[in-house]
Amino acid sequence: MSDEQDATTYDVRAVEEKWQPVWDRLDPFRADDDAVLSGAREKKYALTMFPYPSGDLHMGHAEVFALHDVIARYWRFRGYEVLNPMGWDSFGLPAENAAIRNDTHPATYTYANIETQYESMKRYGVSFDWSRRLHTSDPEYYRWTQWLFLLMHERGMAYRKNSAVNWCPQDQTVLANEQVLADGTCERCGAVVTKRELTQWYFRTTAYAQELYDCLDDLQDSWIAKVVNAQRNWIGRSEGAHVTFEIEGEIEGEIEGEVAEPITVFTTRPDTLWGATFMVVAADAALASSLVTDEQRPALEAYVDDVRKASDIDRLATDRPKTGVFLGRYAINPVSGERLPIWAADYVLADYGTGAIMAVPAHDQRDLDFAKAFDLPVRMVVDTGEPDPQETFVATTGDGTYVNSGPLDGVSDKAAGIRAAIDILAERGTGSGTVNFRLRDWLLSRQRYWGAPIPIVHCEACGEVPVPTDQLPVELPELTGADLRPQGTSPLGAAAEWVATTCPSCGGAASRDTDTMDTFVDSSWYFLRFVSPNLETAPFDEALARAWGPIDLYIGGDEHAVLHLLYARFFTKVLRDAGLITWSEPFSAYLSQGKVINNGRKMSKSLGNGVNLGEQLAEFGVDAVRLTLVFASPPEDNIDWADMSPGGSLKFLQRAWRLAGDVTSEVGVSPEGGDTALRQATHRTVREAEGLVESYRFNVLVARTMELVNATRKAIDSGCGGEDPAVREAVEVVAILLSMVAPYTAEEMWERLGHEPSVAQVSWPEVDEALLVEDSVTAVVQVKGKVKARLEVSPDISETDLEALALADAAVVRAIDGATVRKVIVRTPKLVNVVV
RNA sequence: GCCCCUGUGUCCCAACUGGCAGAGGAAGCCGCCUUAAAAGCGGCCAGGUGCGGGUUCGAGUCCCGCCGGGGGCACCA
Repeated sequence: MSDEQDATTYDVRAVEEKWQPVWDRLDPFRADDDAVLSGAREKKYALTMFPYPSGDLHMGHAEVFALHDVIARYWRFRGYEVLNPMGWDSFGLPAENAAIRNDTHPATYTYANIETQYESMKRYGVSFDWSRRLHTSDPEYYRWTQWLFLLMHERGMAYRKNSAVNWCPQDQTVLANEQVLADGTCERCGAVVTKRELTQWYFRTTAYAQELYDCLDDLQDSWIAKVVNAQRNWIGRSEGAHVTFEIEGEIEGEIEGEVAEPITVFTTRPDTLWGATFMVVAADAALASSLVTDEQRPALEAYVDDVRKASDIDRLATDRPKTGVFLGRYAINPVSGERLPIWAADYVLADYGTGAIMAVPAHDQRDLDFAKAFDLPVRMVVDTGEPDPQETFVATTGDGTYVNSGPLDGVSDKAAGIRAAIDILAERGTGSGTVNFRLRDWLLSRQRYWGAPIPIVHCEACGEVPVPTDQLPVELPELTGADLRPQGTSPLGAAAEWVATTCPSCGGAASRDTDTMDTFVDSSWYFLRFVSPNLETAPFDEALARAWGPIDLYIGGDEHAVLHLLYARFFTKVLRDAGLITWSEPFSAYLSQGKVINNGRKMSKSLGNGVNLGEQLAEFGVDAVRLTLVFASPPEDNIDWADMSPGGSLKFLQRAWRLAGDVTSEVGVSPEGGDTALRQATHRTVREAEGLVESYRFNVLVARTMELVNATRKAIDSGCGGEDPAVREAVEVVAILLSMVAPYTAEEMWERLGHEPSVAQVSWPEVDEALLVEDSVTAVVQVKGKVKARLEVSPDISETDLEALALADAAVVRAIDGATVRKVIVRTPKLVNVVV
């Protein structure tokens, strides 16, 4: 370490080691429940997505923690009681795969990594309240995950059904819709996802589709726009109507004379009902096989076989030719009485809407393509002025005048047409306006080991029986290595002794459910557990949840824009309806951090462009890395590490630190009477910093701090000098501002300034409003929008005075050049624009 | 195809409710300090805001249309 006397730099490593124990001793970030319960202090809840413990922390963690810490420390400075907890999302596949590879238990890998990450986080100096640490894989935690599952079950929000589900052949488990990427691959491992017919557990997310959608309006301004947009698209609200069609003739089957159930379709264009020329049902839905005539059945079965063979990748190609098969049966158009042939095809999806559509080929391109392929009639019912789709094979979807549409004929506006059609359907009892959602229920069961077991017992006599809550947790059986190898069924099934149990209801022999829960269940409520992480009687303390919640700022990655955020919102609404919490949205504000990339590319092993966090920390120190990440760009933008200069950050920190050594006035000296210009700069910076932190413009906060450092340097070297009390005031403000980004340097400065640790415990500098008032400002005088003069004027100059002053200015007179002044715009005290 | 965000000096980025385009940093160049280098200190350099219209006394900012980049949804009826 450099000699303190003439030091121009400090030893980064030594400083990091020096402050760690001091902070541990002072523990300045422990959240005080009583302070918020009693109302003694206002609360703020700062939360950052907790990590999965895979190896050590990486650049992405470093970024999000650095950003998060600015707001958390700021709130503390402002006198809030801050809840700033951290934990681990510690169930999940990587640990299981590592256990199989190394013939160990997943817990070994998991808890070892947690310790590594914990040590790294401590060193990284984030203001977490470590007394609230939790791990979702602890039985004490997943006991309550299971409890919440049972609450869902009790409320009808958890149920089992058989259907075609997403199957990852790599991970050998089912996946939720949200875990399948747009290209049909597994979100986790990248394998091409296939379909399997399985009985699985679901959470009824669709029950809250409307509310999940509507509440996005309230989040519009406090959540980052792209995430709100992504959720809107995912929920996929669309307005339209249900229309019911009678089916002609008897059903061929075991019961003689059985009449087919009418078919209901969902359509967004009930106004085009008169243009329907056929119907299509999803080929793989039960509806198709119940409707098909004996004569056509072999054709349907052959077709369905073909469809099943087609991979998801093929299905995703939207320009694929239309295929299908006639079912031999007809539906009756409820408004025209027309007979419509019913077809089965794979372009209609079994699990959207009702799995059946009315086809209006003239005004829907997909239907038109199908009509063309099978030579079905096309009838235009909306004259949009475009060429007839029957000739062009281009469907027209715009506004127009209705034709061939009975009572709608002559109506010339789409909205009116839709309203009228819905009225007609409602009157006849054959349809009604409705809203349909794209959102599906959340498939939550997984055929893997390292997750929370589903607390259900299957009994021959009693069926699905919930495990009584006093028997929770249902702990995982001890399985290791090869026992965990995925084989398409749950590894838990192999633990015969564990599976065999007695029925809680009848006491007879029964077996445990062998699936575990999706790890997104664990993370859907962890923010609630943090309010009372050690509570043994409930998942969380209701009074504390009311006091601390909801989260005031949540920061995380875009990859969870739909998945985790949607699930957590769903849980919150269910818990509210169950009376356990009082708020409806868990995250009042949401900010997503960009990615840290390198040389324009995502960091990856295969590209060989990874930047190792540990190496960066070793080379530049924690503070410089944090500063670099915060200063780089607005939080939500990507950071290209190749464009960054951690060395420059370190240089700045040393520069700031050096200021502290140049302060020669005594601790506690009054800044009154100190250099006014520097004092004004200091107080302006503080005021501006408040707005910048509160609007999450942390990069600008750093820039302003740099300016203050520059101004102070100048004051010391060529201004008022280091003994001026204004210099002390400025440097103390620098230390406080800097402590939100570079806590070690700030602490070191604070000590050098003669203070007791810790700078984290002081309060925010009070702004002297009088110092914000400027004695004179520069008013710009424009003639025809071009700057012609600058005037030094009093900030409270009147409009007439300023105008007079401006018009009297020689340069302005010259610019006007005798022309007629048509108008003078005066914006006191900064601008005058003379229009000639 | 539909929806959302975004485009400012060589690079990363500032610019409050429309009001002097430039704060901060990086890179580069030039000095001072030094036996020298590093560090430090001081200074210099640069674009008219993707393109085209419009509104306005005045547009980086608002509106319309393109182009580029990023993201979400997608045979979703």
